[in-house]
Amino acid sequence: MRLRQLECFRALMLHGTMTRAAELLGMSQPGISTMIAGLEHETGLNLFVRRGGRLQPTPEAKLFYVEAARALEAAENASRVAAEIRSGRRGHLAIAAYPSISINLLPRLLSQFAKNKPELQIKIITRNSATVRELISTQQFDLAVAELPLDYPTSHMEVFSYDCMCMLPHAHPLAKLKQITPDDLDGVPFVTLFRGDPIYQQLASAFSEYGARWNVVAETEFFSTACQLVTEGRGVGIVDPVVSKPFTEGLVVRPFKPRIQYQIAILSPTHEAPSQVAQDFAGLLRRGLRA
Amino acid sequence: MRLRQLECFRALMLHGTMTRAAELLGMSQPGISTMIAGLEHETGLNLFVRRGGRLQPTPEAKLFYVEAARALEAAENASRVAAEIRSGRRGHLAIAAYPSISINLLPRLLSQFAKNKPELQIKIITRNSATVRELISTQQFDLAVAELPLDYPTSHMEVFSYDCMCMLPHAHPLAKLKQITPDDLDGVPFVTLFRGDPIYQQLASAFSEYGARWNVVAETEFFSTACQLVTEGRGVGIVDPVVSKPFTEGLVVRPFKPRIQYQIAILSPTHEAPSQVAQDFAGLLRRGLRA
DNA sequence: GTCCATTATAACGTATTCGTATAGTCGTCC
DNA sequence: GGACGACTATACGAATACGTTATAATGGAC
Repeated sequence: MRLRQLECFRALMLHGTMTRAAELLGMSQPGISTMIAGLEHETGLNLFVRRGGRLQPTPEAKLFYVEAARALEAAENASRVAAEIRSGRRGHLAIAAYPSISINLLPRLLSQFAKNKPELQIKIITRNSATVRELISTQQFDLAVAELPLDYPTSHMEVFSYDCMCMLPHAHPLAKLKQITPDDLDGVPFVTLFRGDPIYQQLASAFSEYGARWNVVAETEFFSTACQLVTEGRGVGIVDPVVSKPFTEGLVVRPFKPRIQYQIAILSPTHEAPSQVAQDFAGLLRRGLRA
Repeated sequence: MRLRQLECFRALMLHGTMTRAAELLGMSQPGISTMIAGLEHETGLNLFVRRGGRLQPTPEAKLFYVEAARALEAAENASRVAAEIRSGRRGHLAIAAYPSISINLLPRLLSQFAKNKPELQIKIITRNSATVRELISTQQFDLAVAELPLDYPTSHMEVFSYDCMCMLPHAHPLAKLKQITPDDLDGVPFVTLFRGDPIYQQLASAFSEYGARWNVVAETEFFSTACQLVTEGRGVGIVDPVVSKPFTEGLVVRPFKPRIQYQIAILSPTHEAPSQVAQDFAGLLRRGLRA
């Protein structure tokens, strides 16, 4: 039994004559005729009686029609779903991400991506980078974004490196400088990430290298929290220039020397190829992280 | 999109390798390969990634599989239903019949017919012959059985004529005769059908022709009722030899002369071809009515 | 490197599909 | 009753699809 046969059968049932059914399907009348003959032969049913040069559906045809129409609809539905999957309108996109990026950048990009994709199911889970790393390896997520370094590396990892910038309150005296060094910040109240963070380590080295006194007045877990403290005037600090950009509105941001490197990565599942949707979104995310 | 493609896809999803899927479908591995390639091309989906010489379903394949399997099942169901319809296991059989036949003969034949046809829906409606005639013309029934004559004839009517027999209680003195005539029944208490019935008319003519006195002691609507009265010893009567046979157990039945004709007919819908089931049952009914 | 299992491609015969041309059938209108 | 119109069925040919065998290509295991 072929779908084309069912299609012809349905058109014939709905329109009464082969001629009209043929027009509707954009094919010739003899095409319908042989198609129906084939269907009758294969099913062993007499679907139509030839009566007065016309076709009249038998009771069997009416019974069979119900099932035939159902099968056709299911096939057409499958076709439609295929198109939806292809265009990314259907599917799911589960993303695990570390906090700073999932506060602003990620949801912004995601909602942009999900426009005109009504059937796309989106899930964002926010965990610290180590947990994100675990989650992606359990294959439960399509994509993950984590800060580096990871305790042990994952395959399919796309790294983005940023040189951190120094952020200062608008009215800060150092705001007039084009570039900030540890010398400029000697003894200046400073907001930093926690002691365990690579950023902390790098800053400590930088200040010691320059022989400047690093006056840490606050330690935070996230850049976003640090930004808020700086905004409140508690001190100065450093941030990455992209992910944390939304939090530095109203602050002055200047290049910092020496380079304090902040690295994040897009992680993909290892054992399974990522879905097309995930790849597409990864592309958008990549552009967003490069900007 | 063709069913064969979906079939190959399903087999491949279920069995992992093309080689095994091919075995399962009784075809060659290259056949599966080209089939899948065609499906991927037509749907525009990358369904499998070639990884280490093996195939691995993509997330898209998993999404699509749900719909593909559903469509396949619907098609297979349609196929199965077609087989059921063909063999008469599925369908409906609505029969309108006059009382005498619907008391015993019809349900007996029907239940015999419906054995090993679990999905066949049966409906019997009992009305007098005139109403039965109306009902069949409204196309709501697949078959009807009515007594003749009908006020106006229907097309597709298959007539069965019977010569009525004389029935007598077992101990009746006339039981020793091989054949009964009105002369034998001169003045004998007689149970007959109602005055309007053709049987009544024929009997009246017969007795008058033979110059015998017709001693009617009871008039009934149905042969079955008449039979019961005779069994009770109220008198003698006549019945048809086939439809009413079940009611004459324990009675003596003898040929009656002159011929009293009883006619019934199987009626088919006029405007629509009868279903195969109806035709099949009509065959069984025909044999039952000839016996 | 060799063997084994797997998938992909090529070449080819057959079946299916669909078009055009044409014949057959029935009802209707004059 | 004959011509016409509307419809279906059949014949045949070209394009496509299907599925085969033979064979290449790939990657993992030893």
